[in-house]
Amino acid sequence: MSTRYNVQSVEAKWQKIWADKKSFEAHEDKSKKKYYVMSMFPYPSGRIHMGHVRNYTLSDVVARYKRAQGFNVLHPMGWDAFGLPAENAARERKVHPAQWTYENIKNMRAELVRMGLALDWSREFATCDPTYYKHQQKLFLDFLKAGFVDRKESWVNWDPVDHTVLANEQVIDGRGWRSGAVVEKRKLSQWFLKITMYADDLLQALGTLDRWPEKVRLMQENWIGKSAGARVNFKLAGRGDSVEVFTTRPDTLFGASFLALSPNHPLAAEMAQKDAKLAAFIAECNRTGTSEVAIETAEKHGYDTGLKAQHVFDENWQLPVYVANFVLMEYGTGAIFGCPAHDQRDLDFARKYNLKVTPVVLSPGEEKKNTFEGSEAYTGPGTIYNSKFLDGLEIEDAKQKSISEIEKRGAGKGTIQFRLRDWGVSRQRYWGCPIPIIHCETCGAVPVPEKDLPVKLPDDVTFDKPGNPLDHHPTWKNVACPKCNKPARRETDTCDTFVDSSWYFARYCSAKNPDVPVEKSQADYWLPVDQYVGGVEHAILHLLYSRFFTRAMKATGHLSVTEPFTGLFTQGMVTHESYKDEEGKWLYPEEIEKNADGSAKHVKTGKPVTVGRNETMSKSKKNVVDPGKIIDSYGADTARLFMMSDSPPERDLEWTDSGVDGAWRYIGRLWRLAEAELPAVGTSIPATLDDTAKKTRQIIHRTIASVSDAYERFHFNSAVAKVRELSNALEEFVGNAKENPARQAVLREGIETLTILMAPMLPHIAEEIWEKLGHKTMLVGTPWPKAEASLLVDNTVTIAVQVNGKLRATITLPRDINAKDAEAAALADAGVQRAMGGNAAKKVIFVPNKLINVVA
RNA sequence: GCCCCAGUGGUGGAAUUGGUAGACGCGGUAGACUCAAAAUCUACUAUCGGCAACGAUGUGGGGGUUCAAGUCCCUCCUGGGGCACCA
Repeated sequence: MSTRYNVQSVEAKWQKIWADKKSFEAHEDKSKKKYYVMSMFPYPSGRIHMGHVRNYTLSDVVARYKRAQGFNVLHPMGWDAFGLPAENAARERKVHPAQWTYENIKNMRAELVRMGLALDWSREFATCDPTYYKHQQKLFLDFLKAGFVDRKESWVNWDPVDHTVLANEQVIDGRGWRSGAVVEKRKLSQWFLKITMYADDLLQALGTLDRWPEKVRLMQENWIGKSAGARVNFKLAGRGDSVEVFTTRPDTLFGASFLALSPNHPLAAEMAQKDAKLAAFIAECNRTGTSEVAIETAEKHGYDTGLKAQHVFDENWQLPVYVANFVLMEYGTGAIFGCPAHDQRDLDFARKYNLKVTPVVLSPGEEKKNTFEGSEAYTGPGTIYNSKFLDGLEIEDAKQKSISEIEKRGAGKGTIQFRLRDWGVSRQRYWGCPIPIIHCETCGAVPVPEKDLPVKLPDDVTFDKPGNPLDHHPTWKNVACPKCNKPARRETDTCDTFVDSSWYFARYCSAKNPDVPVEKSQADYWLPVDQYVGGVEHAILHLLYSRFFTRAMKATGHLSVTEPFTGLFTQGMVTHESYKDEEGKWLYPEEIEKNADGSAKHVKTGKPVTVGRNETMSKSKKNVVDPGKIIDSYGADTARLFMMSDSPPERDLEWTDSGVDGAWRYIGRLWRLAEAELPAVGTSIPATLDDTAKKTRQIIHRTIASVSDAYERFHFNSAVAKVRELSNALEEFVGNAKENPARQAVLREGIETLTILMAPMLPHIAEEIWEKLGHKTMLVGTPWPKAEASLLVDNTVTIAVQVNGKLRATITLPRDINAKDAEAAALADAGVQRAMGGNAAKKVIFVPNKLINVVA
């Protein structure tokens, strides 16, 4: 008699059993091959959202699949728990950031447990816990000792709303990534991690990351931004000093018509002391910020300093020296030479200030000339002219020749320039990892002695003033200098939260070790992470910082690996339709009701609702679906299956109610299928089978092969489709198997196989069915089935017959039939003959076991 | 502006190396069961023509390579993403 599948009790039952039996706790075991799979850990905002559900389902499917394959799997979870929202909550709701954070963690952990994830919770940690950041402080000190840390005065991006410094990576279109405020330039003393030491290595090693998306590697490559060129000194007329510029086009030096300095260049500052107008110009540039200008106007502004520079190849040739708003102090030397004929930006500038424009690259087929016409710079290939000793050379040769000439004159050298800059990690924030430094007037910046770690955040802080609460704290920052014991001051800046996430994957290996950040033997067993799963929004920042950290931790003896993640998968986002009422206000999905024609109306008022396009779920657009509610009514398996069906994981996934219904219906079908009458566990398949049973076994084993392949290649939507095909076949077979013991043995094989193949996606119902089928051991731990090779091939094959490339018939022939016999069979087919219209075959192409194409 | 990716039925999507386009799901239509509904089950469902057999068309547009193109090449269009005074 059929029983109803009770989702809620079944899911809770297995979640408890997995927890009680510690089914997913990982232990080092050198006799087994390890597999480390990890999702990007969440920020504890309070609730999980559909993006989390998709992310963790993906890594969970991989974890469960690899476990069944016999790997020793580590699949951990933790909390990226420092950050601004906790402080904002403190300001708004008068709740301490720690309390807010830990409560959120508690709630979110419960939600994750309800998803049925195969996680090793024994390794859980939060980055805001002193037991975690203690080790981060130790790493900081080790890095300092090893020369990976720098303190320098530098121009920083200042967020005037959040009152903090932002890394370049956190400035988007000239605005703070979090506040959206226009970023200002300020000069401050900051701690930097010297990621540029590894610029070239980080770039080169991208080539070894063959299981990373091409897109992410490309983005990192562009971000590191390697360019070859030269640094060239231009002597200043009437002065003893010179200006150094960086160029990638030393071949066009004879086309130079001006030099331009960044507004923040020391020489510009020097000139401004005697020139009030220049000082005003520089102030204007700093106020608007260089990137802001780019977005608003792209207008080039310059100020002629009156200085003249001698051309590096001709001391009688003088070039005007400008200060220009488009020159960045942070890149190269903060000064450029302008060659307007072959650089668009220089051309715009030259036209505006009526400077000379001399062409020096002759495009193929073009006439030589002395002045450059038009407003479009030529940047294509060609030969150099108007350039004395470079005349007649191709661009690349001219670059080499020019560089060697510059070096010969002692005026500069060939060099490699990176776009990547050092990582400023100082943040004027409370809720972050304290930087373990003490500032002493006599001894300078002194590292906190290791025995004094962790430098703990004080609990008694107030958030009633803007800026950094640590700075406002009455006593915390006052300490004795560890070297000279005189009164000194603690560093009140905390670490950028990207530091916390740059090594957490390593900490999971020794999550509870109180003494060291990572125990090397454990890290050596687990690392690198075999499969990392997360959003593409971290393609640059987090993933590049982690790659740097791994290198720095290797250099300081903490790790043996160079790359943290050998496999990376970036999943798409979860989207949903958005809805607006007549007044243009956003509505939640549950506030609307669909009409038969696809239009929508308001549930309560009945007024028409505009259905908007699919967009990423966001609170502001109200197009969010709460995972908790879905799990309440349909269960975790349904949510998980829906996440894996239909859309390939790297693409955006549209959340639809009908899709959820489809997943829910499938769970019901699986359950009903498992109620078929079956022989006892372990009943062997008879040696001889009738054709129907044989055919079913072929389908079973072909599905094993194709589903395994789909899992391996992250084609989870295809895996679902193939499993459903097997379900369809088995449902039909149930009727045929009645009162036939041989067929029932095959049916049992089919249903058991189906259960195992589906288990990574539907772990709860799979366990329940497994038990219902009579097994005394759990499905977790049951090995993945192996496809029997003999069942994968057939004695006969269906061959497509084309005439002139068009399909005209399919014929069934013995496997591995030779070309001659196949051709004869094809030509004998009535449809083929009709299509040939009485013409003789001119040519026949034969693809064994697949296709015959007759050219008539 | 530069770089990258994608475009397949009403719809989400499938299709190792060029070799039977549209698997699987959603939706739809008809039917069974039912007093009725829900649930479930069965059949059909790319488009056009045809009672049918079958034929023609068809993977964003145009062109090319090939016996054969969703897949390779050129070009254009559309959508998405990344970078952006980087010298």
